[in-house]
Amino acid sequence: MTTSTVENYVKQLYVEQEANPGEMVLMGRLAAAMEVAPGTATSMVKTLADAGLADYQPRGGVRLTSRGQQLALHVLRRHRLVELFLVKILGLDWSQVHDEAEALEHVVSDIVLDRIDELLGYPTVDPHGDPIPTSSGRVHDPKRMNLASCPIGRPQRIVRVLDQNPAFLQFIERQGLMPGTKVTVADREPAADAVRLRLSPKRETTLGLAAANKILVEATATA
Amino acid sequence: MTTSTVENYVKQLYVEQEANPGEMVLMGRLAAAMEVAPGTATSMVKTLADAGLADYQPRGGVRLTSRGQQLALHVLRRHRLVELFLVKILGLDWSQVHDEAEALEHVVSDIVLDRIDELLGYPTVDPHGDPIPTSSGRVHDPKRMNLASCPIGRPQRIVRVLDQNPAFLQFIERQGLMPGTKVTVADREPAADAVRLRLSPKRETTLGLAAANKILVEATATA
DNA sequence: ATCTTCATTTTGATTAATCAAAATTGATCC
DNA sequence: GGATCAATTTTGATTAATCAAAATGAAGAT
Repeated sequence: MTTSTVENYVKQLYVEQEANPGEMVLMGRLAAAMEVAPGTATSMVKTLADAGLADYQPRGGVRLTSRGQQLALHVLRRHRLVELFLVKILGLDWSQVHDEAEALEHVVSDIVLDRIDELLGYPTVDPHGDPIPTSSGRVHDPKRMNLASCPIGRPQRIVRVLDQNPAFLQFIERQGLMPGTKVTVADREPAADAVRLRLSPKRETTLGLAAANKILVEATATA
Repeated sequence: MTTSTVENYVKQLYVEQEANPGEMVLMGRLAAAMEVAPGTATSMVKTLADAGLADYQPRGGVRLTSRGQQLALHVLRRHRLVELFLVKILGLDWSQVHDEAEALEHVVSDIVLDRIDELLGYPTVDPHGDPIPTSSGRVHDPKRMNLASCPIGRPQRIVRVLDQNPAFLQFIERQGLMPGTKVTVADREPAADAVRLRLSPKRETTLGLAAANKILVEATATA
């Protein structure tokens, strides 16, 4: 039996590994991310290792095994399908579904998940633009530019927002920068921590660099 | 914080009290119902008592306090709304939703539950005909006859099935005896453990007494 | 080569839920 | 008034997850 706690650690490890590909995840990082004492992380990681979900090198860090990775992807699939379901079918706000899904992801059965998947038309991304792994554990996750790095003056479409914080998401929504929106970077002033965006001929807005970094875009046909 | 386990004990106590109104629930009964060792029931009941959810008389039994009753009703509300949701919106079979709901009932938030309630049009009964308590913890649960006790030869409508066992529910479904169906008891032969039912002028079927007892009905206008 | 520092690991406790098995209590039965 | 029996409670352990605080170790600093 894999507990909710194990699922959460595995999921977090996956996220940390994505952020720093190839590197081992250090206990300090993991403990901070999970908001537990360092010793707790150490002992849970040993549990994961015993369960064949992770490789652990004392004082060297952890890395998911491929079984661990598969489990992480299944949890992420549940999480993201549930999020989309909460927005599309139940009409919840995209800024609040992350926390709801955090609880539901450990409890929805495969049958329920399949029904949700079907009802939503086999979607590939959740409301934040995060990719939904397939049931066999594959993810399509293309490299993307963000509003702090994409070319200036070329039309882009926002495809993903890399932050689940409700306050941040609400801010993004107020700025009209949700996934799907078309924007063009008018200019950047790194010294002033500012990125000026044009949403339409009449509408523009400014973002800090940290925020701009979290908003991923895709170049669109210059229409 | 009230744990899933506490919610389950409280819910079970509520069910036991419904079955035997006025009486205290004995530890043996509770332990059997929860499928735990007797000592476990004793110690959990003390926990409930400390939390103000139950009154406990050593060697005398337990009874829910009104706070315990309120909690039980909230859990039942979650359970039954979720069941109906799984059938109506996700298209699951009524015979399998009980077990799914058993897990989900501890995890759906008030916001999600309100959305489900609204989406379903504020229903009053779940797929088995069990009444759904209101969010303020009221239940409308009229006394009912069953197929083993209702008058013979008078048309009835099936309104509730008192058993969550998937195999039993599938059997009921195969017999065409789901809630909403109209039936007339043709006759009963207690000695043969048989209740003969007429579903339509051409369709009839036979049921054992134990099964007949679990199917609640309401007299319909003789149409 | 030793010292210092800081991350990590260990150790010892704690909480919730559980079990097995021993102790207790009430009630019933000569 | 015991003796007996069944239900209940107690006791002592166990597992998962956690923390605080003490011990350890590896790396750089002198």
